[in-house]
Amino acid sequence: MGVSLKDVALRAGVSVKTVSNVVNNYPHIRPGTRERVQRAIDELGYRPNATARHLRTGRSGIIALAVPELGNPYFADLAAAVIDAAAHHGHTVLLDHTAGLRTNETLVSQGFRSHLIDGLILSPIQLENEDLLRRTDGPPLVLLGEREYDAPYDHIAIDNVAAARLAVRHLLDLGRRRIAFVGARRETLRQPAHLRLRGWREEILRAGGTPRDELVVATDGYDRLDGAVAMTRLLALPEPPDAVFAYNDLVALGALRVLAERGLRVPQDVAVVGFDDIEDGRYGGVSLTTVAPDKAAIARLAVDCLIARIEAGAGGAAGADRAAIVPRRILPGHTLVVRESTTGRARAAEPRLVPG
Amino acid sequence: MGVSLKDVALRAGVSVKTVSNVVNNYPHIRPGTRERVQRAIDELGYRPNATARHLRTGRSGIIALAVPELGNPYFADLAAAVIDAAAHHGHTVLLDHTAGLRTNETLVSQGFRSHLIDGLILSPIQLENEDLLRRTDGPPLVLLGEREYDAPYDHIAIDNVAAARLAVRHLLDLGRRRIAFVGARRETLRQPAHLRLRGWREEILRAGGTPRDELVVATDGYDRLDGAVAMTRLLALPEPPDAVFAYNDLVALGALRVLAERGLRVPQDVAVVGFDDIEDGRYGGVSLTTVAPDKAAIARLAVDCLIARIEAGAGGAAGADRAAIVPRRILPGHTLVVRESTTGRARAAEPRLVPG
DNA sequence: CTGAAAGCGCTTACAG
DNA sequence: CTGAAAGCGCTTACAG
Repeated sequence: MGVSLKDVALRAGVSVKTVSNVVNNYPHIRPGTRERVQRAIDELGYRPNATARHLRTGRSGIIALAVPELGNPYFADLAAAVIDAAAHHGHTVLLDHTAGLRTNETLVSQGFRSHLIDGLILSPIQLENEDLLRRTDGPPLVLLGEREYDAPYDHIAIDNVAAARLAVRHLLDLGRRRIAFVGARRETLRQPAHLRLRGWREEILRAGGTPRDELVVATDGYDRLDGAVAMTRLLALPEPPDAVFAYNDLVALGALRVLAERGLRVPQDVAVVGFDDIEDGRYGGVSLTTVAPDKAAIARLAVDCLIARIEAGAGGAAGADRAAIVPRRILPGHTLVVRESTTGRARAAEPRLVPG
Repeated sequence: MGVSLKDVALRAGVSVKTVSNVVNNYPHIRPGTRERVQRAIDELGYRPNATARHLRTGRSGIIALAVPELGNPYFADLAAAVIDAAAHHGHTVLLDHTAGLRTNETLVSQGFRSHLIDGLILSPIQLENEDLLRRTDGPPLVLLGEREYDAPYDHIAIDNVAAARLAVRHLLDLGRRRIAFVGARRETLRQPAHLRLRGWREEILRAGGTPRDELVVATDGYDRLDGAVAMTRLLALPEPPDAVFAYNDLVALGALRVLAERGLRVPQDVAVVGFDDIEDGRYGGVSLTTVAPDKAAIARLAVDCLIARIEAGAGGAAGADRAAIVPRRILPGHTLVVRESTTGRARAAEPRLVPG
């Protein structure tokens, strides 16, 4: 440790500028010079110091991805996709974990660690609009997920209302009439922004039904246990639901577990649809019908947007005026993956995990 | 962006040294001075530039954790625990993803990104001993996981042989006599270091049984699909097993899925034990008996070891001679969590997910 | 095509 | 208790 440009320059008998040129692949270098420098680099085992470069250029080549829960496979998948997409741009990803807490999300968005990163992709849960408006500086920011904000930042998310309606329509088509919605987090229950809940409501109304409040169960979080608790409450109803649309797959899996414990048949007694298409959903005793967001597209679009903002900021005339930013809203696609938890059999495309 | 120590010094009418002292909480500063400086800091919204500090001190306050698969909840849990433990030492964690590939693991261990981090915790899959011996410089390194190496690095892992024997003994105690081992990765099959397989063998021999080769199924990876494929092969045997000990929970869950598809009863027809104690295992149609490593202890010990090495290196007289490092091997604890997949009922301590 | 020099924002002996 | 100055390892106008 400790071989610097200067050491290489000394050995090759050139200036540090020339070594820097070789390292950075500048076009116009005399072949002999390049060769001599390259040999010195190899002999000395020189490797550029990213920190010094960062200090000088103001660019680290690192972007951060802040997600609420790494333990949720959805975010693990998303992280993998973001890492891929960033690699295409020669960027490294720093993974951050907010636990879905407002304080952490605010901290991250305010530019905690901002000297380290060129940009931030944030998937917020509790962050409020005012937290975002209070953000005065910090690197470019791209938002992910269901929450909608009135702030000058790009936002990438599938059309959650449409996706939820797709799921509910599927249940209606199967003849279900008492469809519960499980997983509305308490503090967001009143917000108009709770898009999946809105989709549930709209689709039931469209079909001529009545969205019943007693069939909407608020939860503390979005985890399996929350789904289990909610399902238990639903089964205690005088007239339990014949279908459940869960906020996400983890919640749905918790619900499935309780149904299994009670000896209820899925989907005969209760059909279940999740959201996210995590791998776990394919491997339970009953495989899970779910809404599959196009994660690769989400990741790619988010990274592309962010990189564009970073580069615009660098070349920005008169200092990229934040107020002048026109935020982009992009809607990647989604599909409904039908499996046993609604139809009682695996779909044609994946009849069985293993043939035989 | 752009407020430096110098700006603060100018405003407060002191030297940069004094500002630096205030920022770093040096004890002996005249109260009036500190106050004046603090006010300037607040007014200007100054925040120290971590990159410059890193360049100067050689310490970034960042440690890297490189794991094979973020999608495996075991590693997600472990990552969360490491982040916690590192925070106690005022360190930030950079998460790295190797996909369990030798090239990536070598790259990471060789000090890719080494200028950014103070130390590395690596959980290798395919890394070979020679890859490790070829490591000439790079920051302190702590190894995690089942693979054992003859190289001068600390290694934190539970006693995998003992843990495997515990699992197999449980199956033997239940009267099972044809116990399969599923999940030996092909390329590691011949290695004596495949500790869980060794535990399986030893425990069967101890009980007076015969470890049968046809009951050991190699897999391509350690994922659900691998478990499903392996289980399918086992069921095609003339005499299928009456129990399965899986390399990890994901493999076990894949096996459970195939058993469910075939209409076989768990545990009556086939009992299943996994390894890792991931949350998914508690929520299937049949909850999974599993070996639970003490993840918090693993994380804490790994971080403690690493920080100790980092600080020793910094203060090391005559440059911490790598050959002089005496590697530490530490064995955190583990327990067997008995659930439905072996006993047919949830254990007393967690009878049902939700009472009622 | 290449060199000499300034400077990114810090910390840290060295003085006083 | 505080200041002036060097230097961490780079990149980048500015010359030539």
